[in-house]
Amino acid sequence: MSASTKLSSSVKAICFLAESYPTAKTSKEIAENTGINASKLRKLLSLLCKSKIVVSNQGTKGGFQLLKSPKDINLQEIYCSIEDRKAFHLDVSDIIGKDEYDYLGYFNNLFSSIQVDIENKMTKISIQSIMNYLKMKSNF
Amino acid sequence: MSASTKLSSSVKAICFLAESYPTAKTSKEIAENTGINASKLRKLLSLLCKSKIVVSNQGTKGGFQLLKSPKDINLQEIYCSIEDRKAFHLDVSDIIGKDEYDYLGYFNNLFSSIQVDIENKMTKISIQSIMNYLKMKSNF
DNA sequence: TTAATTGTTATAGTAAGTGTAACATTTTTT
DNA sequence: AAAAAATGTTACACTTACTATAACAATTAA
Repeated sequence: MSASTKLSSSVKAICFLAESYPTAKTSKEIAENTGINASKLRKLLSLLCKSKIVVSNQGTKGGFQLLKSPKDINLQEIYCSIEDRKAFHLDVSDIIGKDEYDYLGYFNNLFSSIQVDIENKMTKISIQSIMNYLKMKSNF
Repeated sequence: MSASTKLSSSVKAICFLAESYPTAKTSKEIAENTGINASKLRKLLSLLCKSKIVVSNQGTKGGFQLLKSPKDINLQEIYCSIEDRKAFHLDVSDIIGKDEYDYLGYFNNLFSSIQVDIENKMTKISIQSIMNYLKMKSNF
């Protein structure tokens, strides 16, 4: 029950953009500063464009920039932009087998309730709060 | 961020054992009644043996039986028995790259807090309550 | 028109999960 | 002691998902 590294890569990229908000940065610049492959970054950022978290400009002098203030971007919307799956998900679709019991319904109820908890937690965490935490930690 | 079918298979097997608690059943009998492969069942049930949820007896007249009442078995202990990973887990170990910020620590704090929530939810769900739910549903 | 940039597709490699079979081990029964 | 029946464990093939990267198409500004 593991998740991708897409979330942490996205957060790193967005935090980098947030440091010079609202200035635009190219995928190459972001790559050099985060260590994340530029092609991978473009794929992630294009997803974040579709949900209006960042905006992209093609061509010379193009790049990516945040469309919202760091305090108005939360983890949940980032997660939803880059992942099609729910954050907590079990493959139970095959358990509606030969028996008469509705295991599938039972587990789905449980999992969607867990999902709500996770989304609530993620919604409360903004990019700004992540940056504050990281800066505070780096002062030691 | 998906989980295995191991949990639902285990629950099905345990529910079947619970229906005739505390009588022992062979992996073949469980397989015939649940549609789950007998070899897979033995692997799962041997893990559940190690955490004292079921007990196994080899040899003729052997089989598996519940070691505890269905009301005293909860989802959380089943999950922990069969999965080595935490229920909610992100691969963020590679994000401690070239920068000075402690992203890893930040995400770990978040994820362990989510983990606590999930474990609390699972702990509250007993095999007995699952069976009650399923029986109630099958009356329609 | 050229250069620089994003957007998209393709591909190869790795890791994880799944289902099943085969065989070793243990135990009871005769 | 031998045979039968069961669990315990290992191995393997198959599929699926994830990851990283490259290559090229599309777009834009100078």
